[in-house]
Amino acid sequence: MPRPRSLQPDRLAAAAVAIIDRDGLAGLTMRSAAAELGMSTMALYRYVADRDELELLVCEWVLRDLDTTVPDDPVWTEKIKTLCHRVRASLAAHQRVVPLLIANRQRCRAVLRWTETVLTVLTQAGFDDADRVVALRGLVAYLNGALLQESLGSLGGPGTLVMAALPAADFPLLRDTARRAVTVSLDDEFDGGLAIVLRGLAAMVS
Amino acid sequence: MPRPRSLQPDRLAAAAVAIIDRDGLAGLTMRSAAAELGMSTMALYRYVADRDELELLVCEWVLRDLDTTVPDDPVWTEKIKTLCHRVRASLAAHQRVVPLLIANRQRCRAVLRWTETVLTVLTQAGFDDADRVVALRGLVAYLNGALLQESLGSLGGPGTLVMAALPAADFPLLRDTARRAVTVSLDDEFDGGLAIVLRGLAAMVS
DNA sequence: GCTATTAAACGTACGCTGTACGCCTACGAA
DNA sequence: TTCGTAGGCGTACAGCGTACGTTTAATAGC
Repeated sequence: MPRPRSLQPDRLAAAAVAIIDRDGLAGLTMRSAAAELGMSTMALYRYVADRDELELLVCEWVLRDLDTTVPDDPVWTEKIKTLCHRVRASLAAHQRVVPLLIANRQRCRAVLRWTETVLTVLTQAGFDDADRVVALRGLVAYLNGALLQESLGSLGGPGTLVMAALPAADFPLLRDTARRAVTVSLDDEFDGGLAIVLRGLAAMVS
Repeated sequence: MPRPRSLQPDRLAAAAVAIIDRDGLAGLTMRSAAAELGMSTMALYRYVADRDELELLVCEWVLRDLDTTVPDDPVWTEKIKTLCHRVRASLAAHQRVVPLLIANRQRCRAVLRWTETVLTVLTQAGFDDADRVVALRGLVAYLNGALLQESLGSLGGPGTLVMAALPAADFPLLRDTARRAVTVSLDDEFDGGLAIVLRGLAAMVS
């Protein structure tokens, strides 16, 4: 009998993500989100309790299509690799939400489902008890770190250029490596780092 | 001939860190920092250009005693391990500044010196060209991710407890792993993950 | 001892943020 | 047609970073 809602949470999340993609994380405010939807600021509070909940909505929206079924790759390390690639692919178009995702990693349902699947693969591969804890944490630490680096602009960005311009006397290797780094593609960087972790994981179970 | 400064940047940084340790990152504001020092808010701007520069000062202060000489461990992987332990030890008492450190990783001198040393070790171990780039990025990604996880409260914190309370029907392994996780010490978790990365790195060069 | 000079320190103010609170209004059921 | 419910909106407040102008303290030169 009450007045019907004029907005579904999906549209709210999509608008917030659009702002983040366009203006960065700092550009997202309750006012800017409301303006994007053509509503008044306080109208948003009919849909979210506070800004924190809006950010959670953003996280869920970005990962809404994340496939969390067990991949059918033959080897378990490749299953893990595929799972990581799926996350990275979902975030590719919305890199700036990565910090939000890390902050909300324990509350975001999609992340929990993804983690459950990773644990399924690890368990089938023979990990259990403390080893499984360490394996999961190590993998997630790398994934978070790598995604965050990309989100903050790792290779080829202004940060790398600053390092490339460092005085050769104080930082010869860093300067050299930064110059070399701009020639490494983002995909190669991510896959190379992931391969390191996967090799280390494989050595744990054999 | 002018009026002498009543404050050295060191004291400013120390005060800011004290606030962060006590009240968290959100507790640090220009006003709270000034109050901590018994000065007026605007007086701080004689020492830093803006809040960003204050945060950089915080990063430098936290790592002011970081030893960036090449460790004398016999094996190169142990040198890397020691270098990572040194960073973690410096941050142990000030975990909440980790996000600041990651954001300022390209500008903080201590981080740059540390990275140069890591590259020295990697180079001596035989890494060069793209491999060295990938090795460094992978290691740093893990380190950042692991430190960030600890900073946000990884094991035994409320987040883990939430996961441990998840419905067994939907998240059997996640629930079980979270319950097991509280028995793994922070040191073991960090070292276990680092060992994974180091094994993967060693496989790269042999 | 006095004064002029210089930068430190401070006070005020502005636009921004998240959001508590209260009012108005559109809608569906009766 | 009327009423109850909840959606939508406007106002207001505390707190943020900081631009700008004024005041104050300490010293160099006389």
